[in-house]
Amino acid sequence: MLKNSGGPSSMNILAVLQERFRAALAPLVEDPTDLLTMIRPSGDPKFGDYQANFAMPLGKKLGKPPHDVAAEVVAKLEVDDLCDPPEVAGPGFINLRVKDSWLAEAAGRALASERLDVTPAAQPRTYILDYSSPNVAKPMHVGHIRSTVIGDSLKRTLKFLGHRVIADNHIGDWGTQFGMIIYGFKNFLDRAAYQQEAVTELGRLYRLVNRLVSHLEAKQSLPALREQIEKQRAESARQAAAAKQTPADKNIAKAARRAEGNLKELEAALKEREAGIAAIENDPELSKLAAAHPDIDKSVLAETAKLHHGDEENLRLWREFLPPCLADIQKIYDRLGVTFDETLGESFYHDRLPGVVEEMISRGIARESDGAICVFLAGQPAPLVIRKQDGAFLYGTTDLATIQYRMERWKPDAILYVVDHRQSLHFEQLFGAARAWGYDQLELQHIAFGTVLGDDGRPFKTRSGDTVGLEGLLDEAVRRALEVVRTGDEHKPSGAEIAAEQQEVIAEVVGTGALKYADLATNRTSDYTFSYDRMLAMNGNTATYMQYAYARVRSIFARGDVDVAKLRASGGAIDLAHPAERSLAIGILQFSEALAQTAADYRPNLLTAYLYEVANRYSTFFEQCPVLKAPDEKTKTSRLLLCDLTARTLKQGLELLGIEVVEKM
RNA sequence: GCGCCUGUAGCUCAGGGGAUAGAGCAACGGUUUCCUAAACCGUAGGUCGCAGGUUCGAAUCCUGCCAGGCGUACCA
Repeated sequence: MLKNSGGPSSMNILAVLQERFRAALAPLVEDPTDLLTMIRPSGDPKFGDYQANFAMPLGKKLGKPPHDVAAEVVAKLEVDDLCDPPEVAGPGFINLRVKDSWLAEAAGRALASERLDVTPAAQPRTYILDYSSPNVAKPMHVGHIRSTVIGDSLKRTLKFLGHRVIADNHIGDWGTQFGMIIYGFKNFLDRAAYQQEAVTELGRLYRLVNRLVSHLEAKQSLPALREQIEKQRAESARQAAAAKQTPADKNIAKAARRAEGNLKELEAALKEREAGIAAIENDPELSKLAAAHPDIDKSVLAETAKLHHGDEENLRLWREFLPPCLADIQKIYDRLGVTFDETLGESFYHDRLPGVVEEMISRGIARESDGAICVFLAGQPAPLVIRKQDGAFLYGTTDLATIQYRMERWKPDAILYVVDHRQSLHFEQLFGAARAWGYDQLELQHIAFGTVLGDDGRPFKTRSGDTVGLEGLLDEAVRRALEVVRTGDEHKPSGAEIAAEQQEVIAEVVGTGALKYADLATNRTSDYTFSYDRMLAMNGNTATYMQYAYARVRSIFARGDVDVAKLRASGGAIDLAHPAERSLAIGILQFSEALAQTAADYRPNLLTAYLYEVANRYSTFFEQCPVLKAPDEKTKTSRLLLCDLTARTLKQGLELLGIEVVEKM
């Protein structure tokens, strides 16, 4: 946060305060930087707007009563222009209340600024953002939207703060799934369907082959699983007997419970696997196919290997399949308003892989183990495998080659991977290997996020157990948004005012916005429970509420026939006499702080929380402070200016989340 | 077994060393001759999983335990 602090003219109140305190603390400590992080917005309005909490630890360090230390610092502190006289409270809290006149002036500056006077980063960095990364020909699902939406928002935010950002979509266009599609194409193609809609047919082929391969693997794994169950059953019985003999020993009882649990888990897995096998075998079509392709697993690997080794026909097919698949993915990006600066898929790095492995070996970073080439890392139980026994490369190899390429081409300061938390081990290994390879000055971050759950607390699936397609998800959100827009319009005091076609345009913005916002608003490390009703609520922390607040502002301008350009140029002053006006203004002026925090922690939910706060304060202002019917012209102008600032802050903030606004809803 | 994540109000979630732990939904009560009432204001609701420890101060940091999820060398 401190590294982004602006100059004295900055709108970032916190940064200004930190500078003032830095000067006041200089005679007392060598480096006050740590203490300055202890200045923060007050938790309770009665303690003012900001509070400095460093006097307690500092008093301890200096061996003086904290209250005296606080008083000493306050005596040296020069904030007369900025704050009311600071107060020392409790054990040594320094409470600061920003002067209304200062707030009004700062608001005036924000008004005159394109970018709402948000301070750009003092030291711009180069970021590579790796997000979305769908697998070609595998349908995108609800997990991909989270990566896409979080990544897109971080991209927008970092760019807005003045950083150089390269958004690179690392598409899965070279993996085993192509072996499956090629095998399917050669054996099960419905040519008519392919000609009509290539992607749909390729998707069908992928799912069919994938199912047959899984079926085969399941069947092959049954004996081992049964054996494991027998062993576990014996173990469980042994533990149970031991527990019976010494009932007082808690550890033994616990072990017995655990063994029993393991057994149940294995039995459930067996049952599930058997049911899956039965499902195929009871299906006359599928069982015939399964019987006719008994080596399908090996054949698929062979097709993949042929592709990777430059086989003419497979390469030709790959080139044929790729464009329609990419176009299909692009359709979703267009609808979401998501863009990338580069789309360099796995295939792009194909040529580099042998060189990467050779270099890792020759430099002693990787070595052979069980026929595979591995990078063993201190503190890691498992190595990162970069070449399989059969000579094939893995995604870790590609990831290393990708880091190498990115360093050569962009020399980034940081690479951020917005990927499901389940891959955290992989990234730990990858980052360790990259550091061993010499990329130790580079910030490598796994921006992990949790799973999207359904109402039942299980991963979000349809009733029939399929993963939910993105397209359908969007359609449903938009359909429900249309209902919200329609009923909202009907309930307006002056009656409905939006034409049917316009309602549909609005519903698209509201529906996609709701979906994105839901992904952004929870702390990304935790799982979140998906609910259309909650995400489209007009109340609470939702995009809809924010969009509604924006539309209410715009409605005032429309109804009052206000020319916003003229208003801004009018030279009118902002006056903060009413508490709701003041609270709104200081909220708006904290935009810069919210963005700095969002960027520092790579957490868009800090920005959503901020916008919710602003929208909330606006609603209060809206209730308590008539604008068009303000008591006098001066107040009316001031309130209109506040409305304009609010609208611009909400619009800009939502834009950084990748969410649009509408003039009416 | 080991590793990572999670556990906060009935539900969904914020807060991740600072003063009395917050919001939305659900419940209860109030506000409309007034710029969008699907709004706003208020009431009620909590041993912050449990137990220790560090600290002037712990929901927050450390240790142990309990519960759930995920992962655990040649898939991505």
